[in-house]
Amino acid sequence: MGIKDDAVEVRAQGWRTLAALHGLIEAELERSLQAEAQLSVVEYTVLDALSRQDGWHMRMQQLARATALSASATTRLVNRLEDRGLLTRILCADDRRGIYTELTPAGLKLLEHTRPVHDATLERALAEAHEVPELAPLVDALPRLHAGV
Amino acid sequence: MGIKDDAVEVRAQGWRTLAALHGLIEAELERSLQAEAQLSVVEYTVLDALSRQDGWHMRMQQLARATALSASATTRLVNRLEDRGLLTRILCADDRRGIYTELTPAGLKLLEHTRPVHDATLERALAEAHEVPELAPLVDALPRLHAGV
DNA sequence: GCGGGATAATCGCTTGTGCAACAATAAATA
DNA sequence: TATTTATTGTTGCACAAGCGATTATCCCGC
Repeated sequence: MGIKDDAVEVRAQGWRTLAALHGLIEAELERSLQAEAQLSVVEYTVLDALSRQDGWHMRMQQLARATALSASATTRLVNRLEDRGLLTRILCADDRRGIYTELTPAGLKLLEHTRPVHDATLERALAEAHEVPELAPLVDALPRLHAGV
Repeated sequence: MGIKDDAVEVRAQGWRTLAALHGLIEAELERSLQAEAQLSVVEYTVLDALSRQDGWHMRMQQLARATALSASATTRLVNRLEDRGLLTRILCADDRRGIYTELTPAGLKLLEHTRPVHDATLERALAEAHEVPELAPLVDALPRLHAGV
């Protein structure tokens, strides 16, 4: 095997590690958020993304990108959260195709109540992952990505 | 904000980056594998995991862990692949609750035909991700995890 | 050996997802 | 201005996922 084959294998292994860590964290967050606030991970992601926007409004397509979800899934996701009163749709005046989504006070309140649970679960999941030899290096590398922030 | 709050935020941002990169890669692999071999990413993962086992056999539960899937989803996933003749179930003699899954020649052949496409797509997806400033550091960190292999 | 608890895998049911087709609006072109 | 083309978001449909209940088997203590 030459250098090229090694690179391929290293990439594949990196991807498997990434997928494994992602799966582990997501599963724990799923359980935790479900138990605490009847929120799925994507639902929490939407609320969180909205809260970190100036004025708390985003278009559907931005939301789709932020969640790595399809357009149709995003539509229904927003429907669910709107039905629960956690966000509202706002028609965009300048581009009448576009729709802004905005966090309601109830949505913001639920988010702020849930965030500590989310963060604690994330910390615990990372600690667990660190116990797995295969995952430890990636867990260690993660905080170094944004250490300066 | 104190040191503790910073750590929380760094973890959260690391997780968002991880999730974003995972979503991007998975989406590209999904398209590519679907077009090339009518395989989903998890299906490919199963075939690949089986091929890297001694004697190419694994129990359902190992498979569930390897794919980060539930037990029931694993059952149906194996059903689909078995129906397509890509793997077979083998009753375990010593523990009659257990079931081994083994790659068939057809499954191995399909895998070996698909693997180059998979690897090329992975390389391309990582290159694309590297163009995104937010993701580049993680992309760079990945190959260093198993550089010595 | 025998009952009680744990473990492996499967099945019914509900829910969320992607794809493709669609409707409405904006932008480009003639 | 009129007509085409692109973009934005929603809907119908089929499929895969998780949860909980169920069945079969193993293992431990008596």
